[in-house]
Amino acid sequence: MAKEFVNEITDMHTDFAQWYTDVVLKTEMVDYGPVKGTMVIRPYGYAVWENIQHYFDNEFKKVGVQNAYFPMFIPESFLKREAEHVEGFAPEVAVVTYAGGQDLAEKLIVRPTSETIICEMFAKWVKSYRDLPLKINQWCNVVRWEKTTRPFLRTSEFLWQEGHTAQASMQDAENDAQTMLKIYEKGLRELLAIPTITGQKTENEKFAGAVNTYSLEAVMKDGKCLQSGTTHNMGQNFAKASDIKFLNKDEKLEYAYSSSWGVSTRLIGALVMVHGDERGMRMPPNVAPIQVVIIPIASKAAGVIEKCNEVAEILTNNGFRVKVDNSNNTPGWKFNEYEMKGVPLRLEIGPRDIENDVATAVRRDTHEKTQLNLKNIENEVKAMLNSIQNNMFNQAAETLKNAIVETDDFSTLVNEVNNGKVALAYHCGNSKCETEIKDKTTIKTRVIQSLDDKHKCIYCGKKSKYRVYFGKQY
RNA sequence: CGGGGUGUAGCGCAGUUGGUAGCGCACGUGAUUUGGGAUCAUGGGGCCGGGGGUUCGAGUCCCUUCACCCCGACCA
Repeated sequence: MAKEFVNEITDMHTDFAQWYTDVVLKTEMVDYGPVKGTMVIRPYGYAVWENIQHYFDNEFKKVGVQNAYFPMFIPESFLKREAEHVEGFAPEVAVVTYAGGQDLAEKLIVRPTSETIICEMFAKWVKSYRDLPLKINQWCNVVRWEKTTRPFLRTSEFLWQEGHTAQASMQDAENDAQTMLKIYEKGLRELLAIPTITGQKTENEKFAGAVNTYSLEAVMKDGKCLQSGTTHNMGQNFAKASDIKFLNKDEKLEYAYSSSWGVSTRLIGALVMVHGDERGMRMPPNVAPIQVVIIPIASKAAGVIEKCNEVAEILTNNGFRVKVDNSNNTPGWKFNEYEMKGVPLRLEIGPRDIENDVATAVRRDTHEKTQLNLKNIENEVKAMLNSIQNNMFNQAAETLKNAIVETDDFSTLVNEVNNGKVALAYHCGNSKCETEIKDKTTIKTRVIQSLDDKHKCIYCGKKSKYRVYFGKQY
């Protein structure tokens, strides 16, 4: 026990950033790619992503979204069609200038997001109000050449889904943005057990080219916010830039209204920083690649392996993701290994258990040890995984609640935010005022909590416009 | 883009006044083990980040370059 292990994880309270890096690498979710800022998503991490994909893909289809795929190369001129858009993305775009053995006549950008190319195609497809709404999603990679990078949180290339809709009215586009926001919020809650601060972005913080941007802000264990999903109502901005016109019911030519929305592999980073602890990762059961790990004890004793496999088969047949670790490592090594990897439930099966027809169960969230009846193992496991999922959400919700500080005093706001809190305060809504706060303190608004004109701005003292969350971000 | 740090075996590191590279873990094989990171035996593994110098001789000294990590700033 006093022995030191090479694979020890950095203490999360001493150095949260290093702890994060240790966890994502040592759980084998990710590795660094050979090109700066790139990551290799390893099977254990990719399995998390597949579970996320599966959940959201299903939800999108329920509201009439269809999957499609658009090219990753976009003519450079497309990006320039929307003034704010190009300003927002140009600095981080990767450009192909040479291909097929020669310089290209028109440079190609590698998509940082696909509004421009998708709207280009929408313009071809939409002629009449009868062609609307158009609801398209694609699962793909995007490239943003960031200067500083961290696995999952910010990488030069990452995986995401981007949904794009075209609608016949501003209200319909707005509804799409809000509907998708609710789907994301539900998914984070039900699948990832992550509670969020959800709402509209301020003018300063909205997406380049959007009319309204909505965001889900998850609060990490160090108090920093992570934008974990966004939805945008683009109004007619992109339709005008890409010439998406349709004949409306009154036989008048009109520009369409569009929306876009996305979540990325960044969610895996959120998962780690919301649920991880000093032993490593804690996977919420609903998204865990392995929900139950079965550890044989004295595996050479008569019947032990057979019993482990039998239990695994029952659980697998009941839809659980199960692994039996019959490797030659000692049980103690395995306990630590799977705790580090965050497997929600461990079953130990040895001669003593078999004698009593039980499995010794240890849950990852509380470390509580109990005996589960093997005769009813599928229901016992089901109940326990549900309990773990709920408990993890409740713990995260409690952390979020405790992270939020309401204040009317600016220096208190700065102190609290610098101390790992998220502050809720009134603001005038003036762009310059908000920028000044950011420049002075590096603290930015996260999302608007509610409209309010009955108070004073925490910074300039003028009449408030809304109550808004302030925080530091990843 | 600023500040800091690190490059030696898969990982973590040591390497003295310059003398031709070592430790722990991991890995292969055999055995004994198994209820919180096992033990013994034995074996394999190195362009000491790259380039250029100084020197009889460079992991070590000098110059240069590249890569990666961390903290800021900026952005998802």
